[in-house]
Amino acid sequence: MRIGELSRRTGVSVPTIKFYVREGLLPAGRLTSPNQAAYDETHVRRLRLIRALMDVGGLSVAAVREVITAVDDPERPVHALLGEAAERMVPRYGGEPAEGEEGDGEEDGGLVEARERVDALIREREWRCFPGSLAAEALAVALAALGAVGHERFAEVLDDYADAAERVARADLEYVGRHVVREELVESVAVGTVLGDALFAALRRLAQIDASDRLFGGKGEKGTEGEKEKE
Amino acid sequence: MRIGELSRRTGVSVPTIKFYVREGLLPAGRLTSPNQAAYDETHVRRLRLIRALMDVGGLSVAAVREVITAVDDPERPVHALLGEAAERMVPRYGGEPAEGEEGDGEEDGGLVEARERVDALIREREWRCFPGSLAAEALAVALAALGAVGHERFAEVLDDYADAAERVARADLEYVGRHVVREELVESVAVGTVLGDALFAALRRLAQIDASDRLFGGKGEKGTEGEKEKE
DNA sequence: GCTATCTGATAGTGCCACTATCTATGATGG
DNA sequence: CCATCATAGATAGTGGCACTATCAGATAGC
Repeated sequence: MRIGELSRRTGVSVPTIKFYVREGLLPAGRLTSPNQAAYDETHVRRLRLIRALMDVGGLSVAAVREVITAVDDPERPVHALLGEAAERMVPRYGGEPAEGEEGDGEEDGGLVEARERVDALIREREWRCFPGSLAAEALAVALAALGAVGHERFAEVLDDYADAAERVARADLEYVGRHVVREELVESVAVGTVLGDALFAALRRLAQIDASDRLFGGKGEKGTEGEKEKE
Repeated sequence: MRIGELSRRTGVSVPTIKFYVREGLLPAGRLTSPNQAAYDETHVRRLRLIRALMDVGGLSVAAVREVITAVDDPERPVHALLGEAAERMVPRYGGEPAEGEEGDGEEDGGLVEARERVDALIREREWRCFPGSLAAEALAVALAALGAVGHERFAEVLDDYADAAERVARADLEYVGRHVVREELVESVAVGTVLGDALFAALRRLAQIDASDRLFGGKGEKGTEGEKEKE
């Protein structure tokens, strides 16, 4: 198929497809003549992956490129890939939130303390991961941020969160073991990690709405009344 | 305190503080003379809230403004805030993933089907929430995206995810009931929802790394044996 | 008085994800 | 054969966003 059909089938505009090729997210089409190229199902699939990661997972072009590079590299040992894939896609909150750069001694945002707490958690649960990994740091940053806004005691529910996280991780791996063939393993982990975050966040919100309605709302009727869709 | 000290104490630059005031995220200081204003602890706290929501939660300025508007409104019932804060915080690109706009009849991205599945889930679990809420729609979009990239069977683990979500929501509400006084309720829910997402995502990644190491890795390094849970 | 700091305003910056436009070439069809 | 259309590839531009720079004029505190 030519680029026009690829565009139609994926809902991505032609210039945007060219942009993705330039950015290294999508392999170029196979040239059949100096100004004609053929695209196939792999391009359709890849394009859908890109859009899913960006639209639903909220990843940037650069992040998508990293994920895709890992997905495309056939050399990497599976387990390294899994760890890496999971590591690399800490969405946006992953970078350097520049939380303690003022360094005036007055505050470090409680990051040091939070890191200790994270290390302790990992030790307690005997999780096999580097304590200094990006995910561990992201966790510490989130904990420190909670402390900074006056919710340091939120850490008390950390264990409940960790239980839930273990359950989700177990479900993920079970799914992978059940349905995924070896060549698709890495992509599945990438997809599952990114889209799974969005999935879980949405579920959590629904469950929260339900729980808070039962606790605080629940003026007899069902459902949050009003609930104006948008503005 | 004057703006310089506020800046020092929070690590936010003076121009940025002024920017937040202009944007309606932060109340202006109390003017003590035509060109001097005094700031207090509430400004420090608010500024930290803003940075936490943006840096850790990944919210945009506009999203932070909406959350803060809700936080500042003393009339707002808690569960209405949940509907608001919880649903407004799809990262930066989040709003309308524009997933089915091609509408050429060929594909709708499976959104319709996904919505049905979501409605069924809500019914089964007897969750008290409006089935057309943004959270429900976000869930449907995530499910549809999974289907579009060839992982429609991922929906099989939806129940495990939902169990975990319920557990987290229960922990959230428990925390709120234990530690939060009425005036801070709304802010706590906002903070907990946004930062809780980041917290859980990080925990999930750690748990995944652990689980995948147990399943696929451990080639002679630390903790060799497989110890696979099932199957 | 002198200097550092402040308010409030306007304009500018840098990044990012596209999007527009152009040339030259080849495909398609009557 | 020739008109019309789609295409590759390249360069430049757009719009949104989160700041950031600069300025004038006023004040604080020594």
